[in-house]
Formats: sequence, structure tokens, C-alpha cells
Amino acid sequence: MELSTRFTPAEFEKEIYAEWDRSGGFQPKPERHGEKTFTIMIPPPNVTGVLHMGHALNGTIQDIVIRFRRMQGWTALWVPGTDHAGIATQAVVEKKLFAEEKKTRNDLGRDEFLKRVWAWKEEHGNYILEQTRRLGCSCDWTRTRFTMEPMLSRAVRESFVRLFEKGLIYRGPRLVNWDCVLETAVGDDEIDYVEKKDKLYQIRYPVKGAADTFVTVATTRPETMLGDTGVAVNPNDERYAALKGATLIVPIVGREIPLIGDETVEMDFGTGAVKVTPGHDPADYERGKRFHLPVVNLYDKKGVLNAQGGPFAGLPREKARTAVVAKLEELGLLGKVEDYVHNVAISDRSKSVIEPLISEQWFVSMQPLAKPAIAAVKNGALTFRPERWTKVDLAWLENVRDWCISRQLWWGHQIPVWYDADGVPIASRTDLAIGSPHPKTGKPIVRQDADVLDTWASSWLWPFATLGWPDVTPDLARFYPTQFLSTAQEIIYLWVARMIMAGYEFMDHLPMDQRCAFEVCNVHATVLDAKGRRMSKSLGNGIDPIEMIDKYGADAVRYSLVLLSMEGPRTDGSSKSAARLEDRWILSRLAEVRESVTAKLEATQLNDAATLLYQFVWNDFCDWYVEIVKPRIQTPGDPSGAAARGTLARVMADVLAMLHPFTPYVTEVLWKALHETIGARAPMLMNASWPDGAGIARDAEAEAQMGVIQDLVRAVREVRNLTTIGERKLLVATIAARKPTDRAVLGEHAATVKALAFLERYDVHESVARPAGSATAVSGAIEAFVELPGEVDTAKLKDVLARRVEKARAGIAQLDAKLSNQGFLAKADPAVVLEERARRAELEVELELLERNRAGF
RNA sequence: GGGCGAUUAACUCAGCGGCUAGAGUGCCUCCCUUACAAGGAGGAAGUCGGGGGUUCGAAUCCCUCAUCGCCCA
Repeated sequence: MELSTRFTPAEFEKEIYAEWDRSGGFQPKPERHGEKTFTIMIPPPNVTGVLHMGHALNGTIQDIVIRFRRMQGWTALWVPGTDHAGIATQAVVEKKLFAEEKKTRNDLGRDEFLKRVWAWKEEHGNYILEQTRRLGCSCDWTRTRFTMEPMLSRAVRESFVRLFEKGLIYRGPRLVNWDCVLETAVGDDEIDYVEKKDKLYQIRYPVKGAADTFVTVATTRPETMLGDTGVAVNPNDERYAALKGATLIVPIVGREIPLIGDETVEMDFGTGAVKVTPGHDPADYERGKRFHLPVVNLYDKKGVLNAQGGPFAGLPREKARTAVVAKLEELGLLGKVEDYVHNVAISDRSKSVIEPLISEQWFVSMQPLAKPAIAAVKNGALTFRPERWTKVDLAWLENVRDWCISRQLWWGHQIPVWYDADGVPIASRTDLAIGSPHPKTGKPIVRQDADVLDTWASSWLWPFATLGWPDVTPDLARFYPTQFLSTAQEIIYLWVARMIMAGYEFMDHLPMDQRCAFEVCNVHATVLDAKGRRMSKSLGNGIDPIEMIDKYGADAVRYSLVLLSMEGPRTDGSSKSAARLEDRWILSRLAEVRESVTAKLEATQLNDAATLLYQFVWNDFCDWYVEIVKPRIQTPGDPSGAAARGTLARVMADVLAMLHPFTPYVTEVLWKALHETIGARAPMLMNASWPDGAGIARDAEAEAQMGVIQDLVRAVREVRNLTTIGERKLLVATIAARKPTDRAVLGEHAATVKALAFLERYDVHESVARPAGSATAVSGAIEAFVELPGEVDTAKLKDVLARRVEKARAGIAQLDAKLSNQGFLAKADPAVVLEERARRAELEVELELLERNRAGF
């Protein structure tokens, strides 16, 4: 196989991906790997979604983990899929419908509109999964799931009915975030807060029975005064002490409302008096409940004032504001109007201002569900990585509030509740026909609830609904619970915490301690732009990973994401004495790096694993090993050439295998080329085994000896650089080495040292006077006197030596202070004391050599 | 308002009780007769945010202040 010196990703990626697929490697193989399973559920992206850097990073993380585990021999399954994203998808289709046909969903009717949504989904809905393939992700595409497909819809209905029957689902009027354009309740996560320049209006409320006495409040939403049912002041506020118990008159509508004393009112803010509008403000809703104030609802579903709006009934919100302000001014009840900057809640999808509105909604009681989820985190059944997210998860679970699961949309799972003529609800696993008897009351069923469920009410079932629940299918039995979930921090509450709850609640065919949906939840880094800002559409600073993949290849995108974010064939294990030093050394380094990389991957510290591999390949393998063995391979007839090739192949194979999860394509290509070159057969790298370390072991002696050579070579290179002698000019050296072991190494490996340091020749002595006209390189207890070719400027070299002397002295002084400290000697670990003594002895020798040589020339 | 986190080289970050505090990028010097110029070989560069404490020993643990983020309300 001929390879060009430069890798061109576009040439290989498509074909390799197809080969992986054909090889069956994407599917789990229990018949081969056994019952030890490793399962990952992809966080199902929104069907309307497009891949962004966050997805690319998360896809890379999951693929690294699943490829690593697969190679390690686990029965590995990665389930892909998408979620129907109720409001987002409906908004997209409604927008398209209006743009192309000038029609609304109501013009089409529910059934016809849903056909359009499905058509849109079939055409565009899996784009992000296609992009995931481009990244090289090894998902099992035969198990691709979608939250609206029949299998998962059945799970949603089962879960609803179970909770309903247990009394954990209830219906009632509540204040919710209302989108007046899409005419639905929206979740807290479907809202953006946008800073807006606005006005702060002061309004004067007349006090009943006290002419010319007013209480002044400030508000950014003056029109909501029409729904006020109280004014609150701090009971400790002297300014209002005289008005305690007073009744105020709401201007325009004339409603009589109490002045209440509430200690949560901040005296320092504005006038110290705040209007209370329980029907249209979340804080006021709570305050209203505490003081039993009535709730007035001003708007219809479109945000148009209803009869409660008095003279302004029929006006939309924005116009009502202008009209109310004008009227107040006319009445002389408008106070100061000031510029004011505040955050306004905007609906994610329609971009309209959110109106807090009272409406009938379905809720799930969360506290009973949260209990086992809290226990799971506390008893270690579930681990977060990084660990600090545990606190975030716990804080939410411990303060969990009931979950509003109904949405006034059409796209989604319609709530499986039917009513009789008296409005008595019943939840049912099967559809109830209109006119059929209500299972409880016996009266005819008149209608099904029109609302649909929040999308999270299906995605919280994802870890087991995708495997066939409510049936205990072979897949569910085999692959649940899952091992690893990787996601973004912003959906810890929305999704992660709820999945944990769902696992404990619904996996009741398993004992309690086997229900946790996953063992590890990995929270990946937020991808920021060059200026450290979060990437977002509105800032326009997002980078499209597909563009990057086109330009640089999937491997490069994956590897840089991992590095930036931030957690084979066998050669005969030749005997220690016979093998050459460099072979022993590189295999020892390989053994070490294999152990540490495996450990890092097992702990999901992907960044560390990638860094370790990079350093090994570059700093050990390429810089030193390849350089040393080149002559052995290039010299025809060199008897050690075959051994060098064997070792090279072994190291290459292990390195490729270990890099494969990170950069699957290029490693797959090189793997094939390597095996062809050495005439060996091997499976595709994707389906190969993780290096098991057979035949290699740490070799402290080889590493120490190689260390002596490396230090000396670096010292000679430094002399060349500092004296501007050319890098490759052959020089002659005289070496003084105090330690017999150093002399042995330098004597035995003269060929290697000469080649690496570009020395023509050198002699080794125990001690020798510096030859005239030479410069000195000091490394540990070794002095290398390098003969200078003619006149050479040694000033820089002397500077460096002088600095080293200072550093060595400082180091010795520090160690002396430590070693003369009685406390240290008495209390520190004896091993540490010994270490420090040895270090001092070494430093002392080096200092002596440095001082002598600095003075010498 | 409540909580969480960050502050280490010019930049991005690692290290989280004991090596002379590290890496990548950038910078400076030198090197293009075969691994690689999107390169190689070297070098310079840090009061580990300030103050206090615990300890034989603190970048690392505790308290406090400052600045900057994020989340929740």
C-alpha cells in the first residue's frame, strides 16, 4: 500500500466509514464479547437541530469512550436518536406554512397539520445524525430511535398512566410562562432573558377615605395595574406606619385593595411600596398566596385584554400599556417616568415577550420521585465527572418543584386522558372512543384532553424506552442500566436529573440498587470562541464543525476538541540482555504509556490521555527512538535491522490502537498499511483489541541509561546553540564522568551518542583537565568538554552557566534549610527525608562542576 | 437575593500537602544535503489574585478581601 507523505482525509473518510459499517463493528456482539456490556445513550438532539461545536465535542467524547471499551472487549452499544422537540419543531413548520401558503395551523386542522410536521421530519429531521456520521461516530444505526415513534410513544403513555394511577399527576390552575404567539405554556428552559432599555413608571394609588393621600409604586409594566389586588410595604418602614391597614383604590378600574405589610419587601428599592399582581407576576403570585389576595386574570390566550381590562378590553398588551399611561397622566396619577434597563423574558421560539398567565395545566409531583435520585447520588450509585456537578444536581433535586408537563401544542404526545360529560378525567393505556363508557363513572366519554406533553416527558424515559420498555425485551435486560452519559451542563436539571428519577420509578422489575440509569454522568466543557464567549446563534460566533471537517478532516477536529477541552502485531519479547538499549527503552516507555493511557481513559480523563499519547509519540518515539534506529534500518545488511523493524512495528501498532478512539480514520489507514508492509493479517483497527501490554514491561535500568545519553546529548546541543556552532558540524569531545555507571553507558553506546550529538569522536575519563580551546557542557555528574572550532563567542554560554550556578546554590540552600529543620526530620515521612538528602548530594556535585567550569574559560 | 466556580508564564490551561511549579501557543537565537517548515534544536519568561491561619512543609487545606464568570430565584 502506497501512502503519500501527507494524509488527505477526504480521500479516505467516506470509504472507511462504510467499511466499518460493513464489518458490523457498530453493533454489539454479545456472542463474541460476552455479557460484560457497556452502553451509551446519545443525548437525543432536537430533530430541527444542526450540529454545532458542543455536539461535536460531545460526539467525540462518546465515540472515544465507546471505541475504547469496544477494543477493551466489552459488548459495546451506542444508541443514537433524536427527540421531537415539540415547540421548536411546531414553530419551524408553522413558520414555513405561513411563509409558503399564508396559512396557520388552525386553517389546516390538527390532523392535517401533524401530517405536515411528520413530512418535514422525514425530510429534514435526521440531519444532525448524518453530521454525527461525518464525525466518525460509531453508533449502532440499526437501533436509531425517535421520541415520537410508536415504541417510545407507548412508553410515554405507560409512564403517564402509572403516575396518574399512583396519584402523582394532577391538574390545576397555575401561573405559567405563556407564549402569546404560539399560545402555549412554555418551560423555563424555553425562555431567554434579554436586556432591554425600558421605562420605570411611578403610579400613585389614592388612599380610600383620605383625600390627597397617595401611595406611590414603581413598575415597568404599568398595564398590569389593572389586575392589582394589593400593594405591599415593609412593616418596618416608618414612611408607611401611619397607613397601616389602609385600603387603596386602583385607578381606572376602581378596585379596592389592601395595603399589606410584608417583610420581604425591600425598603431601599424605589418608594418602598410595590404593587401586587398575582395573576401576572411569579413573585406576586407567591406573595398573593401568602396574603390570600384574589387573582385577577387580565388576558386571553393571545395576550389581548379581557373584560377585566375595563375600558381597555380588546386591546393587545402593547397598546394597553400606552393607553393606561395616557389615562393615568390625564388623571394626574402618573409619577416620575425614568429610563430603566432590565431583563425581559423572551420566548425562545416565537421571540415574543413571555406573559406570566394563570392557566389550567397538568403537573407531576416531583418530591416522591426525587427521593431515590437523591439517594443514588449520595450513596455513590451515580458519579458525576467532574465531581463538582454532583452538588448542582443535588441542589436541584432537594429543592425540586412540581413539573408542568402540559403544553398547548399539537406536535407531541397527546395527553392520554379522557373526560366524561361531568369532566371526570381518566388516564388510559388504550384510546377510549367518544361515547364509550367512562371506566370509573360509566358515563359516556365526551372528549380527550387536547394538550400534549412536554418533550422532556418523553426524553426522561430515553435510557430504557429506547430498549423496548415497558416490555422487558432482551435488549432492555442486557443493556440497562447504562454505563456512561455525556452531556452539557445546562441540561443537568432538565434531563439528567429527570432520567435518574425515571429509572428508579419505572425500572421496577429490577432491585433498587440496579435501577440507576447510568453509572457515570460526564459533564463536558462549554465550547467558547476565541474571545472566551459562549458560541451562540445570536452572537454569530459559532463555528460549523462540518466546515472544519471538510477543511481539516474529522480526525483533526476530534483531536483538537479533546486537547482543547479541558478531563497489534507482536514481536518476540526479546530477552533483556540481548536487546539493544534503545529497544529496551522504547518498549519500557510504551509499557508505561499504555498503563497510564488506559487508566486515564477508564477515568474518562480524555484530555490527559490524549496529551500522554502526544508526548510519547513526539518526545520519545519520533525525537529519539526513530532517530536512533534509522541507521540500523537504512544500512543494508545490518544484522540488527530486523529487530529494529520489529520493534518499530510493535510500537507503531500499539500507538495506532491507542490513538484510534481519538482519530479513527487516519489510524485505520495507517494500521492497514502497517500490516501490509509487515505481511501480517489483522482485523480492522476498529474491531481490534486494545493493547494488553503483553511482552513489554517497565525497565528502570534501560530508562536510567537512556536518560544519561539524552541528558548528555541535550547538553552538547545547548553548547552548540549558545555558541552558535552549527547544529550539524562534527565536533570532538572529551568527557569526564565520575560515576562508573555513566562511564559504562557512554563507553558502550558511543555510536548512538556520537550520532545524536554529532560528535566525530570522544574519550571518556573519570576525571580530566579541560582541554584548551574547549567549552563545557555540564549534565549531572558529567562534564563534556567540546572542542571549539576556532574563535567562538562563549559569552552566552558563560551566562547560562552562571545562572545555573545561582539556581543550584538556591536549591541547595533550600534543601539545607529543610534538612536542618528538626521538625522536618522528626515528623516528615522518612522516605521523603532520604529523597531530599539524595537530591542534595546530587545537586552538590553538579554545583561543583558548574562552578569550576564557569571559572575555567 | 441565594448558591457554585475561577484567579498559576504574554495567551489558553494542567498541577490540588513534599521533585529546582509544568504543557501547548506566542516570543528570542540558531538550523533547510532525506521524519516533519502548519518543521527541527535551544533559550528567556511566573511574589501561583491580596491578606491572615493550620502544618515540619502550602500553588495545593481553612478563613477573609478583591475581581471575573456561571447557575438558581
